[in-house]
Amino acid sequence: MDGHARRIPDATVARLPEYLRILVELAEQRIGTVSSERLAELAGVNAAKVRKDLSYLGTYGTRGVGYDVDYLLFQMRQALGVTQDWPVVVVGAGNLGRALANYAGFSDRGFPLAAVVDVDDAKVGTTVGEVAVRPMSDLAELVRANQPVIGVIATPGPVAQLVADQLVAAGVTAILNFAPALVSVPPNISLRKVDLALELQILSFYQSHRESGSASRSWA
Amino acid sequence: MDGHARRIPDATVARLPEYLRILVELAEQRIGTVSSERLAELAGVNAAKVRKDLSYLGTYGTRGVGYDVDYLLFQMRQALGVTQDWPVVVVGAGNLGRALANYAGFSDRGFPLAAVVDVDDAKVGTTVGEVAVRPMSDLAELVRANQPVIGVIATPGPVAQLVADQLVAAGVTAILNFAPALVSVPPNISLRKVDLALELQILSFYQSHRESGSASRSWA
DNA sequence: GACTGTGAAGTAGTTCACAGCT
DNA sequence: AGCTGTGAACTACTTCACAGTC
Repeated sequence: MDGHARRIPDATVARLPEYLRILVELAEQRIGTVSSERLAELAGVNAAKVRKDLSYLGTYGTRGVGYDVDYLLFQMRQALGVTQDWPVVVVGAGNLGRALANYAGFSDRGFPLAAVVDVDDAKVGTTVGEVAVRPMSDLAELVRANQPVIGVIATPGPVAQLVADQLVAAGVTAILNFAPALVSVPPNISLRKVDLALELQILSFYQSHRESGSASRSWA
Repeated sequence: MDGHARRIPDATVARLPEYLRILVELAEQRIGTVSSERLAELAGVNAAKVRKDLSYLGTYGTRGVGYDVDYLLFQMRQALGVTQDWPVVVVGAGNLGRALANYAGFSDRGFPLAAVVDVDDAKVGTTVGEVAVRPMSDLAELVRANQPVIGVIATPGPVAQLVADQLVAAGVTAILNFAPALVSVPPNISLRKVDLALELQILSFYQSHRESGSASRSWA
């Protein structure tokens, strides 16, 4: 609420969840303080980048000492907006949709599965990861009941735009698209894409061109 | 083989698979020629970027006309190294591993599933997406038999580094890591990471901060 | 002495704008 | 006239290096 209103670069935002994951681990190990050097090592980046990234959130370190793990963890959660859970609605109960619905890594990290919906009547009613598959017509109701919701598109590419439109119409403001297709949404709806085959193709490129140096991006 | 030896920026490499997907669609629709403008629209970027990206691959366009779809498609496949299939070995037969193994989008786009391996004897022998789960001890043999192979890590975070080491020892030179953990590999091994929860957290950030403008990165 | 926070310098990526070919 | 290919200008991001604080 009081937060620094400094604009945070996209590149920094993309790294914050990684820092969050590390801070959670450090806190579990009862480590009270961490230096930018150590955080950098754990995140696979350099210390200057860590300090600059964290400085966008505020002045949370102590010179000569480092960062208090619990305090930084709190601030990081605050910055990321993950102080409360964000329920997830998965659209598409095919292989990918069922997998995502079953994937414990979501609920564990604050994104509990609220529902799975599918257009296919044959799939409606079957159970997937603790919940029953519901028809698309229930979407608006499900979103209303769980707001704020993140919509996950796990359908074939050709219907992805249609599904995105329905999600937006139902009141979803954040969408993660796993379908291999371009989806466009109104501004102020947040959208990210994960395309698994695309990642493999990028690997293929670097393998095909690995003569010299920069084949592997050392992060990850 | 003859290819331009111009160094291709990482940002460009990351967009090439998207262009590839679009070119495949255009070719299926029997569209013979495409302009940078049209390609840009389909990829959700601007035309200058498309032209610059394609210019790194070579001079494949015709001024006043545009790009020949089939020819550009051929060159794009060449550049990405996806003229032959790349078999994939999935490590981890949990929810995520099984999902990835079943995901048709892989085989469809030139990454057939070669094998699934797991440490858990209870899972070994069960069938997942056309193949039987094999023990970790078979890894080296499986890799040898299918070279070149892409290794996919679909295990819990804490064992990801161990698995990566085993993949590298087995002769895998490209790894896609789905485990929420930092993995490091020797240089000249290509490594990419996909962390599903991390993507949701990035969405959470932009939702929490959506007052003005750039909440959604319009790509995707 | 140790470590953060940050201007300044350096590097990578994007967009402009137009010359050059068809 | 239409559309590519690309230097040049611009913007974003990273890294350096050091003043400031504990």
